[in-house]
Amino acid sequence: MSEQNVNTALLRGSNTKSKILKTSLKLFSSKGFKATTVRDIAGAMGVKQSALYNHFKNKDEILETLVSELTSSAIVQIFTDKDTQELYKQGKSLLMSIATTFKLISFDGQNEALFKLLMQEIYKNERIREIYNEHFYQENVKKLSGLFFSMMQDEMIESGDPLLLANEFFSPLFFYQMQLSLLKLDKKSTSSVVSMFEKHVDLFWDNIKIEKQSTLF
Amino acid sequence: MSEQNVNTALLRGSNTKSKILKTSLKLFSSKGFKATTVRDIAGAMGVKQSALYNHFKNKDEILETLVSELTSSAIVQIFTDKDTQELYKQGKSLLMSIATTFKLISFDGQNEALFKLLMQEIYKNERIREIYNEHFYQENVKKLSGLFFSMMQDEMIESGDPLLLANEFFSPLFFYQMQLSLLKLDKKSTSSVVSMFEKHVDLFWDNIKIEKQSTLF
DNA sequence: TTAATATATGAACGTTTGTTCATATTGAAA
DNA sequence: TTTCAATATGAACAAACGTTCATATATTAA
Repeated sequence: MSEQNVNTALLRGSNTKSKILKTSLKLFSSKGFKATTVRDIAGAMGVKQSALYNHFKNKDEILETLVSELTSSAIVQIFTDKDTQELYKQGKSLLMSIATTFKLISFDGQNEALFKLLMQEIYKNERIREIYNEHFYQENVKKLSGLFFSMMQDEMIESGDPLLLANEFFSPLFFYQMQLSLLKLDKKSTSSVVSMFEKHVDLFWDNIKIEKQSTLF
Repeated sequence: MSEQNVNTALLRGSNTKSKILKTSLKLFSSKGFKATTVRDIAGAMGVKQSALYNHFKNKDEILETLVSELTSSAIVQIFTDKDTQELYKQGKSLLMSIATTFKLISFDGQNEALFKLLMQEIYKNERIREIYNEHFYQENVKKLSGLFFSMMQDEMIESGDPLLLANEFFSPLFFYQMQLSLLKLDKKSTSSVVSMFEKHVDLFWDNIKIEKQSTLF
């Protein structure tokens, strides 16, 4: 009994709380944090502004909570579902699956909003910068470096600077993701950019791979 | 006489006007447009807020003027000083000079501020998005495509999709430029990113160039 | 049921904001 | 010097803002 009650209470309670977060994320990511008013948020969920203060101390705390969610979002967890050790043996198909993960972020509403929030507030919010840098950039580039290093040792790809390769693989994906989110804003066609994710992997792999059989000569 | 008077009058008049623009750009690029108040701008130049309204209709007009400057800024004019026709024959050194131009943007205060302003407002301001897309992205990628196409015909580089190459050359440069501006915000060391511009060109050229003399076999 | 708790409301608050305007000051032209 | 246009000032404004709080309502526990 008490268990169930606690659960329903939690569910009911956190429903409005999560609704605030959901609505705020939508508004913050399209108008920016500063330009979004507490009245905007309350209005969008059909509630009076004062109601929000039963769930959050103030407007900043809403943003802080959303930013905390960033750490556990798909944006930051590109490698999470993957075992890092023997992963490199998949070669190109692994790179392709990473690129696809990147691409899909732009097509999930929640993640797209988080990405836009990140892009808009990264110059103003030191915490966002820290999460972006450590969890999104550094961590992924480090793991990519490890993959490329293993591939080099296994003579799957040409030897070289793994960290450079990681950056060169990562940066176009990031750029195409940003391009996607910008095109969607103006409701322009995204097809040309969407195809770039795969083309990037194709070209990248062709440039680094070591051919198994020697040709002609 | 009258000429000189007009000049001095213009200089004096536009001195305060350009001082407003200069101060506003500095503040907009660090706090964002919305978070910067008219009092902030006036205070930073040692003047009362009402004085600004002799030079600009309102706060938005200040931003609009700055945005207009974007079109003629170095950010957008990477190819301007270069003749596009016979340019491709320079090969790698041309790519290197483009990369250097990119890099130097981050080390010029005015251009760095414009870049930060662009990044912060691009999701909110449709005009900025348009300038970014048409003048910064599309125009540069189109010119790069032309270069790579010519290089392919001249058998300097492997044949392939010129537009893909252009995007793959452009996107890391953009990304590294963004990384630079973020690192500078937190006064972190930029040396590792600074070296990426050249490494990118080296690797990129190695991957596409056609060797003049055939080796060994 | 009753008591206790959580959540929503309406009204109000003190600030901050962008902007206006009558007036004062300045600098150039005559 | 006087005249006139350009610019700066101080004060004020209405609107928008984040936040508070006493009160009302709804939900859960006993």
